[in-house]
Amino acid sequence: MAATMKDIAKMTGLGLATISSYLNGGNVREKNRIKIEEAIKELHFEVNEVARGLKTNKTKTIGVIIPELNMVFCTQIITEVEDLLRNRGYAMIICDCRSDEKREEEAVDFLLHKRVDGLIIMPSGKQGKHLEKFTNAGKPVVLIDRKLKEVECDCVLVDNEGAVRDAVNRFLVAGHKRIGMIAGPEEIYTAKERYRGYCMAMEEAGLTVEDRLIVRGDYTIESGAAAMKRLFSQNPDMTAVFVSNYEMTMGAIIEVNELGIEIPGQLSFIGFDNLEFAKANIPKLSIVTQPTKDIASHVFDLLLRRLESNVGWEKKQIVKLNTGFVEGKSVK
Amino acid sequence: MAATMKDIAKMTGLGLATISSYLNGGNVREKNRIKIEEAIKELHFEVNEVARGLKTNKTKTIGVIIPELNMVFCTQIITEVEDLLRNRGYAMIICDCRSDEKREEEAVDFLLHKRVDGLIIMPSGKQGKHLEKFTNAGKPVVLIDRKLKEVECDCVLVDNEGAVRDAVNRFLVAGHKRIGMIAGPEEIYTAKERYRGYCMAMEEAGLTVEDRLIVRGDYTIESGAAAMKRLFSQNPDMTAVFVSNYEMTMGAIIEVNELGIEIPGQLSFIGFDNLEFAKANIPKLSIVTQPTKDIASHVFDLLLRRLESNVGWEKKQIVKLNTGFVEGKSVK
DNA sequence: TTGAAAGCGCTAACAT
DNA sequence: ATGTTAGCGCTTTCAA
Repeated sequence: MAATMKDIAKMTGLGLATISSYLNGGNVREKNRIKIEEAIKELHFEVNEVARGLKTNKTKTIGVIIPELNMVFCTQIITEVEDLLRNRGYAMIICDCRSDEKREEEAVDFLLHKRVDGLIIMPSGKQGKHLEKFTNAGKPVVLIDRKLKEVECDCVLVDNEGAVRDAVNRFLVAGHKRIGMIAGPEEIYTAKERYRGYCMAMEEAGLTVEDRLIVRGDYTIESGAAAMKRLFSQNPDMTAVFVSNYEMTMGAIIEVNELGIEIPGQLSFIGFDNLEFAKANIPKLSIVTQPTKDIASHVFDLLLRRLESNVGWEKKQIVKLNTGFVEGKSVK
Repeated sequence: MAATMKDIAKMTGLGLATISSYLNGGNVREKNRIKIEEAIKELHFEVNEVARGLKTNKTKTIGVIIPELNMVFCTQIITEVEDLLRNRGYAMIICDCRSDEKREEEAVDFLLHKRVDGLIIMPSGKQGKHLEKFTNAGKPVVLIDRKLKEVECDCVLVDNEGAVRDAVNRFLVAGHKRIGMIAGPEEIYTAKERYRGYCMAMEEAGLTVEDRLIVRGDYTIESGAAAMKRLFSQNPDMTAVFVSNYEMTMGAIIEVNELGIEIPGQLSFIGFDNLEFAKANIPKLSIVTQPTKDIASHVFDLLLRRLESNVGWEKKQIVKLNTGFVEGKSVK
């Protein structure tokens, strides 16, 4: 059986409060400090976080809800966040909600039930009503990547609009006019922003945005392939295509491969995320990249601030980060 | 403030024990059952798992330690396991140890400290001594993918040897003789097995295994690229290469791209894992695939069995699953 | 079947 | 600075 504070108290002849005080960084007489430390070592004592949690109403555990653990963008962020949190003694409970709003709600309830201290979420739907259960309980929520209108909480975004506007501009500068786009689901924040970036670039160049050149996928590989197929067949005159997330980029490339399209001779191509994949392709793909490490560290900072400083009342913050661009050989 | 059992007791006029009994599936008089259920609904009562955990010494939480959250093979398994666990009310705390043995040990201590009920681990080192802390505490451990000698616990593996033997055989049947291999780190179980598979196939064909045809990587993309480079430069006569995990497959392809090698004309190629990547490549790659879903469900079954049936004493089980093979156009 | 009461291991208020 | 004590919300004897 594991040793408890009581055992330490008995062994040192001190009171419980002294031990507790020692454990929580309080002042203890030098002599006693040594005695306590010896006892702790001898008995292999370790604070029982469960008992402490019952008393303090804190579990030192953070819930994380993401659309898919299988999306590279998600795991890249999660890995970093996990590292940061664990260094601070926080455990991370992950819930993969398979891009499903209903599952997302279930996850929220589950995490609330597990009494996590805070929530990090990349929302799957456009609705954020269920997140109020957290904020109402006084527990901080940090949104990643996707903003939600109704919810007032900290949030870390990237400049999606600017990223795509810039990418499409590169096509325009290279002389392209009929530029296709594989966009994401209408209801998702990033998809809306990226679509807007496309429109801005086109309009600034004096071109009209044509519906036939836009096909929506749902951010999965399969949908990327399907979108590429459709785009290609309904636009024989299209000379360039922009794909707006990694999974669909991969899907589009699979389809390009399937159709025997030659990049960039026949079609210029700009994708999204995952530098490695871009490099593995022949020819190397030009892509928009996202600062996943930066995102993670901002998420962590925002969350910890709410958790460990007294800033619950402070105005919610929105952090917006810049994307990058890596030039390949896929644009002519 | 959240309602407690006491509130329910007060509201219904019943004793605490009755409420507890009801909550834990005990027998309660019909009349009282209804009263309790009404009170629960009215007060939005929810059991406090932390308090329950203190009493029962169970947290309904499972620790998961993996080498890299960024390895597709890992996340594919984790996603499934998470789903299964959560359906059963278990939370999953993930620790990414960056393929580092030291970090792995820290993670073990961390999870023990968090008092998880069990552990799922894909070990990064060859040593498993630190896992005894778990088994000694009577907490079940399930190993994924990599066996450890000193540790006695359930484990789910795939037939690595057979998989590679079969893959190399395909090269042999196609007439190849000088077949390169990008192997994994010597100390890792799967790497050893896969290497052995290579050797078996070669020897069965009456060929000798030549050192110059084997280069080891560490299962990362970069090491895959470096290994490919070395393999190619030191073996001008090599006609085929087998790569033994996904990340190195991607790395090797990046380098193939860099060097301008033509597959399969100049070099035949068989990779590992990630069907999507294999399909996105030109030409489509032939690959060995692993049954990640099956692995996950076996892991779950083994763990839950130890957790919820009284089988702590039962002999440890080893499950070995078969791999698959998907034919592409990368072998000539 | 139900109730009363003890206690899981800790923190925090209060007293010394 | 340290000890005493009362809970945190639950489960679990033991009696009734």
